Amino acid sequence: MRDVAALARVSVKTVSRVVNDEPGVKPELRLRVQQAANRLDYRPNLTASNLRRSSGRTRSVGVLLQDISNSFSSALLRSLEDEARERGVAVLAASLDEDADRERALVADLVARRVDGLVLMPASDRQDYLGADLRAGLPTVFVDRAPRGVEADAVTVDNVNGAVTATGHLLDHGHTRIAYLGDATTIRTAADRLEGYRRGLAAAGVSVPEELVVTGLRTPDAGQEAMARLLALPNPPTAVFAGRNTVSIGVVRALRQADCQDCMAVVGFDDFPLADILQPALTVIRQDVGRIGACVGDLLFRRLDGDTSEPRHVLIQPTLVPRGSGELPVRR
Amino acid sequence: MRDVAALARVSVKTVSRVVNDEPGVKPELRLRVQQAANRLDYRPNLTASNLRRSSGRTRSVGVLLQDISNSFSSALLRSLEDEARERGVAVLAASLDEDADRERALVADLVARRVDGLVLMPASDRQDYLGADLRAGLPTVFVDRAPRGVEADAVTVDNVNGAVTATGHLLDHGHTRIAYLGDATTIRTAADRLEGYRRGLAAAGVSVPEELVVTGLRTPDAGQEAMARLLALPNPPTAVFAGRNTVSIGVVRALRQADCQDCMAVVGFDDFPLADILQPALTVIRQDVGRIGACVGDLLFRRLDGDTSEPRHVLIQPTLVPRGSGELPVRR
DNA sequence: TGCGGCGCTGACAACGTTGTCGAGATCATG
DNA sequence: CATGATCTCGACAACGTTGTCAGCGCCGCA
Repeated sequence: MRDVAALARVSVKTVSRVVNDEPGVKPELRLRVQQAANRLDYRPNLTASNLRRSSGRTRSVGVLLQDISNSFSSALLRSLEDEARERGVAVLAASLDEDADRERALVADLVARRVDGLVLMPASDRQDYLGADLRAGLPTVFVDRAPRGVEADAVTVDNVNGAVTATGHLLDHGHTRIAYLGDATTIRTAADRLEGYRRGLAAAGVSVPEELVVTGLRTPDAGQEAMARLLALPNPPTAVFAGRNTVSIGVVRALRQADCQDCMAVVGFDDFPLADILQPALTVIRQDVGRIGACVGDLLFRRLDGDTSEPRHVLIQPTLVPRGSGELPVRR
Repeated sequence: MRDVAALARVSVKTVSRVVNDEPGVKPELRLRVQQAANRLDYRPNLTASNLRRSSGRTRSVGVLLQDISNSFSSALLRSLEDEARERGVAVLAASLDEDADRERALVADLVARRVDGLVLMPASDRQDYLGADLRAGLPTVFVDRAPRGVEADAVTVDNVNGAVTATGHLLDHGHTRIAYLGDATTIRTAADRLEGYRRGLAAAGVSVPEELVVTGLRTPDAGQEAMARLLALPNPPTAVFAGRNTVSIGVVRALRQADCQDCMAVVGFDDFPLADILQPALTVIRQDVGRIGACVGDLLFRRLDGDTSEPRHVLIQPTLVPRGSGELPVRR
């Protein structure tokens, strides 16, 4: 900027005025400055600008999700990115992989980078460590999992209810030996889905077949293996409730390998691309990602615009999307 | 920082030394400073730090892909993010949606934010606008599409060859009426795939059935509609080469709707999750995302570490993954 | 002609941090 | 005890930018 000022024979302040399109500069000078800036390939330094500017805003937000390559997370990220771009806000994104230490480290990094806001799908049990930053006014929206130990905006899905619906749907089609395959119960959403499964069975007076409950599954491979083991039981289930999209995929693979797609009813939690063109098409409990993303963006940017009202908690009801796999009858 | 210094009764410089773990501070003072920092919830300001630091590094990189929610882009982003995190580098991500203006605007923004490096899947025809920044030493790696008008590192896939392979595979199974469904030919990769399709047919002495060539398809819906139209022709194709993953999905949907999965051979460009459990499983030309990501990361971080050698261009050969849909015989 | 006001410009300080350098204290050595 | 080396610490400037304010010239008006 100094060089530009020198070349245009003006002060740095005038250059600043020109690059920021501020009024009060003679057209002739403005032109001279622009030409000088062009000649020198001048590039404004936003970080310095942010430092000096009164607002202290960096026009950037941090988004911490579990796994950016998962279809749910990437759709969410995309939806936030679109809202951010409209407002000229950049998005810093990272994956947590259910690692609480990584979560703390990344949050600290984002805070040090002075992001204007934070979207967090927490991996940690409690987020007390965020207390000071929240009190200091860091706009933060929790997504998919509610905050614990601190108060903040949140957009979550009614996992218990969704799982009750899924289980009830299978019960309605005559199944009683219903397996549950899901992630580790240390993860709140997974625990809630398992809870919903238990409640659904209990409501129908069916006792939980504990040998058909498998947790700790994260990847398609783990889901596939678990499903294969269930198929090999002397008295296998007639239906499966898969607790998350990656597990559903593993289940479908295992059934296909055993040539058993039509002998086992399946309902999955989480919709995903192509679930509708599997054969049979997969019945799922859908969390409307678009709506979740819109809610999160809305809450976040409202805070950025200065809203300091009480933290809000939006609970989104997932919906059953019957496609075929969940409507299969009991077969032996 | 001033406040911490005051509370600990030391100079700001000493606080700086403590928070940066620099040697030469008495343990007693160090402790006092740490306690003061804790009491005041002090958070270092990385942007100010970057500004002052000699290196001028922001420890951040920009990643501009076409659509972060597409499985190919999100897998790529994830792989880059992992490499970046290992090095304590943050990732700024955004989607271009084939919009050249947006590309220029976002690049300008990232440059203003002083990212240390850039990964770009360009939407624009030429990237001359990047010349000044490249000359100024901005490490930049092009991915999926080679740079035009400037010289820079690039990791691309041999699209022509992949398409020749796909077409040849269908020819080998007896097909001659092979349709091509792909994206707009203004997109280089799409043009290359169409070119490969033409060459594959020519090599076998088969003339191109122009009425079966459809371009300008971007979404699954567009692909589905185009496929449906082809099915309604008096003399429909017996095989389809789908030029990208979203189009493949549309094609499969249309075939399924017409209950024609087994009467039409399909090869898709791009692998995607679940392609293997469709029925029939989808034969694809696979671009190894993991390898692409690793190459890009390798090139980028080597530049960040000071490598100033000539720009390198890595050409990755895609591979045919036969799964069933591409091996179907001619049926009428 | 004098004066207030407005349009334009630049000097200066400040944002939060770190590199440089020098001052004082402490220590080992002869 | 003197000397020099080392260790610890702080004052100051600087990174690239913008907010503040003052100054200059010019215009219109009484």
